[in-house]
Amino acid sequence: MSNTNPARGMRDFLPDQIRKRNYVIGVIKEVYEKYGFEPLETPSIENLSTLTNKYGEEGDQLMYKILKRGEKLKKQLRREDEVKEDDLADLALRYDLTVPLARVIANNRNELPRFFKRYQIQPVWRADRPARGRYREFYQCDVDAIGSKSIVVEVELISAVSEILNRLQFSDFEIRVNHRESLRKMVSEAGIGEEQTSDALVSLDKLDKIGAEGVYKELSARGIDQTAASAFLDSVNQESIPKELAELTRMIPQIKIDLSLARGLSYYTGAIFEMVLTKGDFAGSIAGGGRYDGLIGMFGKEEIPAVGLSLGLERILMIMEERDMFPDDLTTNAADVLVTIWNEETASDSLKLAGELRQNGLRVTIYPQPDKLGKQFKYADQIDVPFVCVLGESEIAENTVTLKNMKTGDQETLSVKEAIERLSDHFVTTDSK
RNA sequence: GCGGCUAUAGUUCAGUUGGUUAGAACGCCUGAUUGUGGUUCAGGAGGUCGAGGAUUCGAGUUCCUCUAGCCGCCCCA
Repeated sequence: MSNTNPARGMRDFLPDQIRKRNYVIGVIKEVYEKYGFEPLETPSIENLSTLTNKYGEEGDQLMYKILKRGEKLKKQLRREDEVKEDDLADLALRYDLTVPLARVIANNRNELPRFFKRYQIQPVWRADRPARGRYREFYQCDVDAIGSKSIVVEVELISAVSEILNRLQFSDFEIRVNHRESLRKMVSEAGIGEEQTSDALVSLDKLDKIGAEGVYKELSARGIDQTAASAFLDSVNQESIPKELAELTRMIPQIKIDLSLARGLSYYTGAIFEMVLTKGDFAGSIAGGGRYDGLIGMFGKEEIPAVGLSLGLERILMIMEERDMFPDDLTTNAADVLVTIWNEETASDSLKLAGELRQNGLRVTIYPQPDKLGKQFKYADQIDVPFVCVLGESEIAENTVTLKNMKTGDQETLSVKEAIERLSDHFVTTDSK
């Protein structure tokens, strides 16, 4: 038998998983829209040149590149000099949603409002090694506000995400903020060279994971001398609030300043933030973002300020699964009622009944072929349908249906009208409120 | 990219120092029940033992290579 697994790091989503994903995505959309963000979608594939050199070296390596096609590919393969990876590819799968957004902004400057607030929930791809809660294809839920330097934007984004997390019943999250400017000062004041800035920040970011000693060791391993390393580490503990963060702290008092917060992406220029869960064993962040005033300018002449934030949907889902946080009434079955089929001749009666029930607002599935009733009941049980309408010869003759409650096992032969009323009482009134 | 563990039925797993026809549970199918599922009983189907090679009279079992999965590291959401 051939291998039937999806490609490595990719997943199939079965109906139950989709329901959970849709529930979370629904909450996210609802809150974002409540804050006045507009939906945006961009293509899965971008020109390779759009994506390269935006994420740092690591990012370029983790990008899925798409081979050139036809004559263009053959031409490269025929070349006698050394052919580089990027000569063979001209397209790539998007690596995040921020760079495509920057491209859209630069490309539609005239059509878009002066301040553009958008949300975007789409998959992105990274050729990374899969791990717990980490995949090669995964969804990002981004909100970004383009065009303003005001701190109001940061505040709005942080409140929106807080509201989402609250609505999803997360009670133990903490908002950590830092500022690229503060980090830059810490690095230079410690006497760490500019070329080692990113090394220093990557190590520092792990402070809460590996502790001060761990960071110190890593800094040394990366060739940063003792005095610089300890000065750098000490600067994390400074008491005073850096002036870059003073206003944000005043507006959202519950945020925690964390001078060890660095974040990997190189395009951030101002405030950076991260939402982390404080209980449980999961150490990673479930949302993160920051201000990137330079990125959009890379696509056009104008520098356009921007702040963005991304929710880690996969992590949120994973934790909600582990903590059993999905609401009980999350619909877990395909239909409210199953209509049976007695034989070939009565199939049209069953179809008609199903249609009538549907018109009355019920979710109805019809057993797809004539079969023994036992099998039809077994199937109803398997797909977790709470009611079955048996439409057999005698029911059709008397213009009735037999309605069975699968949970209690009770059943009753009723007129079609009564059956509809019975079922509507059960489902429709509560649903449409 | 580096290290460790694992790979046997649809699923979870057992399989003795290498020995005949590879087992269990659950699931699936059939029947007991020709108009009734979830319980019970009887029966049945389903395996190139991850792939390839080596050792051996003989390999699910030992060795090598590859592939995939899981757990760490690196990095990241």
